[in-house]
Amino acid sequence: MKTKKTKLLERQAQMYAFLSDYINTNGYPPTVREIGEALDIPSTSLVSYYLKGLEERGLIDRESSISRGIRLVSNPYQPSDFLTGSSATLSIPFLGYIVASAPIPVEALDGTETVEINRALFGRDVNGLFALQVQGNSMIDALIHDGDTVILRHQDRVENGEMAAVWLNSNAETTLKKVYYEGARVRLQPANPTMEPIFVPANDVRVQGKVVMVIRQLSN
Amino acid sequence: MKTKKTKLLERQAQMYAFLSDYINTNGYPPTVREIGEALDIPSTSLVSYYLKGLEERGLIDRESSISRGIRLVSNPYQPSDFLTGSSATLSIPFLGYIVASAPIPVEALDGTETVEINRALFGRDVNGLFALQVQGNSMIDALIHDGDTVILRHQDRVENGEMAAVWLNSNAETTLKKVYYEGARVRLQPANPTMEPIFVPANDVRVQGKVVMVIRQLSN
DNA sequence: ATTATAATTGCACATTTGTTCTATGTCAAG
DNA sequence: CTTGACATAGAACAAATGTGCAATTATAAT
Repeated sequence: MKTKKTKLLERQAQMYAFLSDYINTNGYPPTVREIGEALDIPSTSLVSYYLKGLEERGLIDRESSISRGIRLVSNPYQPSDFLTGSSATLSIPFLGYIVASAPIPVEALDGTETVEINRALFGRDVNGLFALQVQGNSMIDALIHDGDTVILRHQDRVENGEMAAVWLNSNAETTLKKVYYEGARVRLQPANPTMEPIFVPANDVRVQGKVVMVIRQLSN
Repeated sequence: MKTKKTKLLERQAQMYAFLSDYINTNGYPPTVREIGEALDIPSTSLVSYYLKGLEERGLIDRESSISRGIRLVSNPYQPSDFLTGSSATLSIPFLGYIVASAPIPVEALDGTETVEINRALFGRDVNGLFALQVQGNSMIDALIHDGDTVILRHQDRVENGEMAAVWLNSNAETTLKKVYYEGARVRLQPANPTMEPIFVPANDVRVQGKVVMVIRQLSN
């Protein structure tokens, strides 16, 4: 069993390395057949099999039925190197305010307001990002101050330990906490290590987005 | 003659901008058909025609017969400048780490490391800025977390109520606090409104810089 | 008005390419 | 040794996709 698993993971790692390399060299991703040829995998379906594994592990994103539709999620090589000059700046839609007493808004107030951030500050995956400004000091246990700007990625599930904006049904409030799934319950841990976690039933929390960045601007 | 040429060039520029944008968003280049749809070009051969033009002008590279085989060559026009307006990027020198137990360093470790931030995020005065990364949780009362990046402006005096990095002689430590001059003494107020201020003699504090921005990057 | 050139259309065609399905091989655990 | 999950092959198929070409229209120069 160990041999099998490691073999698979090794193959996947090899494949991921090849993907990075190919994309960096060519500027576009390879086809399944090209991957197969490079790694001596004679069957396209086996390549698909591995790709599916990589996708499940969250290392790549794919668009189905799209040729060369592979995107690296966390790319150590920074493919934007050869995209020099092309939008070094990200325009992240500003959706309004986040307050404890209401769920986060789902769409932009007027659609035009954005927050401009350097793309270099983000990873490869810049989809689903949006920005909110914190109103009030209710998120102080997340080390977040009145007026801070929080940048989130829209997703309804996060990995253990990641900071997320969660809506608590029974409390009817939005809060920013580190989320740990512990069976039927969820542990919500304040970012401030001196503060105690709270525990809520798993079906009581709705993750509204993952916190990717916090920006505090003071008087300049 | 003029009309024709500019029309063509305009279309090509438009196409180049779309290519940049698409690649940045998706991680792989578009197909000729996708380009056509995006730019309202109803015929694939016309898209090809434009692409050939872009290639001849050296703006893109293509692999023939390869789907999505478009690669951007370095862009002389910097289209992002047009798209995002004055999106010049500030390179702020990264001076190292700020810890409670030492004064902030005065010059860069190696001179090369910088933090790239959008100029738009700052006020008009962008002189004397430098960046430090916070080590440890000793600044938690300033709502600053281990690993946060703090951007400061080098100055040895601040206005009442501004947040500053101050060195306390008697305590031999650096701390981030809001500073209020109250005659012969100075009140140092934590950013966290639930916490109590401390009072020190005016000649005991040395302002090392004003805090202009705090950036917290989480897993992206 | 004429004409040459640029721009455009529409379509057919040949590949390229992702997916699926069935059959077969492998290996560790019981 | 048998079993069941994992791993692999191979081929066939449908869809995606680049290319070529003949015909048509627009534009600017003569």
